[in-house]
Amino acid sequence: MSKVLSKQEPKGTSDWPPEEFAVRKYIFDCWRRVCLRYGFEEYLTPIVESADIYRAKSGEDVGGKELVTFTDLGGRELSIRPEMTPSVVRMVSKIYAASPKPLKYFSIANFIRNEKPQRGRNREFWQLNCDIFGSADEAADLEILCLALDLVLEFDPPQNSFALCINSRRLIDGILELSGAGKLKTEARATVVRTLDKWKKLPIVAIRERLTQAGLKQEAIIILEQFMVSRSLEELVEKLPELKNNAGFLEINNVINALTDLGYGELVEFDPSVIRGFDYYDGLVFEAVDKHPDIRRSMFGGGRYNGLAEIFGEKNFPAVGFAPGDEVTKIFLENWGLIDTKKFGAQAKYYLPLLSSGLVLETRKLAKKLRARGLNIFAGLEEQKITKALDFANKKDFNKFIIFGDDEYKKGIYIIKDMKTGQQIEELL
RNA sequence: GUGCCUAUGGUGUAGUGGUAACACGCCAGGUUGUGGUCCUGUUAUUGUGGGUUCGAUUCCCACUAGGCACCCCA
Repeated sequence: MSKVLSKQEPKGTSDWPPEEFAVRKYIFDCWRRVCLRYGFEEYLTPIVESADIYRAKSGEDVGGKELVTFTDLGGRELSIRPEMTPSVVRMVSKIYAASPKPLKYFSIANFIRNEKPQRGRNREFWQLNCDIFGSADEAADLEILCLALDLVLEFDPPQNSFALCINSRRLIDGILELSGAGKLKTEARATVVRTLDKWKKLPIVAIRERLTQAGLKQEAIIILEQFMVSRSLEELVEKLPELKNNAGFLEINNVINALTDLGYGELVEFDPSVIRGFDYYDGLVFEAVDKHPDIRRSMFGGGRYNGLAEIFGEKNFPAVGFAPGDEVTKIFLENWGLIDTKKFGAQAKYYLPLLSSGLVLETRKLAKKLRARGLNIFAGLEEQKITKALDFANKKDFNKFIIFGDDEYKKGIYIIKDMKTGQQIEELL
């Protein structure tokens, strides 16, 4: 015998047999429905790209050691996409000049990152990417935030199960200036930003140590701390009134007021610790947080990235977007008991068993006729006693059962039986 | 890259230094055209390799695989 192969999926990937696929399909369907409702248009890009486009901006990990690359027949180095943003920006760069603005685009696609898999994270994952190109207006930020909120609300989450935490890179810049950290060299400044990003994860002592190492004085650190512990914009201006005319501050203020007017007030909050790891963000940044007490994890995040198109040699164009992933969304749904199989398959499923071996062809003909009416017909392949057939129909959750055996054939009829009520209706062949 | 945990039929779990038990599932039958119940039968040399031992599924080591946390991120 030849070597027995493993039936295990490659590490970090998952099979989705029908039962599991139904959950993903439910998530994808909700995503697609809400995006279309917002007038967003669906697009897709190739699963591979030149490796360079990730090395340029995706950072050390995503664009480096986590990148899965290979060489094509022409010796070009290609990567399986680890994220959508470079691809969509590349695509939009080609069509931007000739397109009516703004562009509102979304896609649902899979990605590969060579990571160590764990809960909520796989090497292969799917995510929804939503972006608006061509508007630097606050209205675009607002639209993206509403979309992000409605995408979560579409799953009917209970009150207080999630929140959208909002911040602005321009406010971060403001506080860096105020504290004097803005004068640091680019590298030290980046260290400061990265340290602030870790605010909730690291103990305060470690934070202070890192900031000191980056070259900050005691007074500067105190200012940063005052900023980071602010729980609301009101609290922030009270402590640091110098920020009240900062562009980022005003931007957050406007956006939160607008969202409150729109009825999302309970769901949004200012959070100074939301910074986001990607360097290309340069305005609004936000993060949706699962508020489940056991988890309290970030579900997805996004923000404004007006400066990214330059890597394709284009004039920059304004862009704002975000991307929720399938796994984290599924975990959110599980946490709050929102996975209801009743929501999944709406269309009635019919089982048409082969009750007599003499009716192979006739049964196919009947199936063809019913399918032409748009019915969902699972036709039996081998002769089955009616008892067995009913048993099968029960196990597979069919809604309707079609009785078509020798007796019916002779009479020129077939019978549709409702599996729930047991009611039977005769119909002419 | 770092740390920790786990490995027994298809699935989920017991158990023991003397060749494995239970539940569910699957398939077949009881039941030769009307189901979801019930009953019976079938379904495993305990991840791989080595060591200790008269004897290992059990104890030890290595490997492999999987999971969890950190890092990073979705």
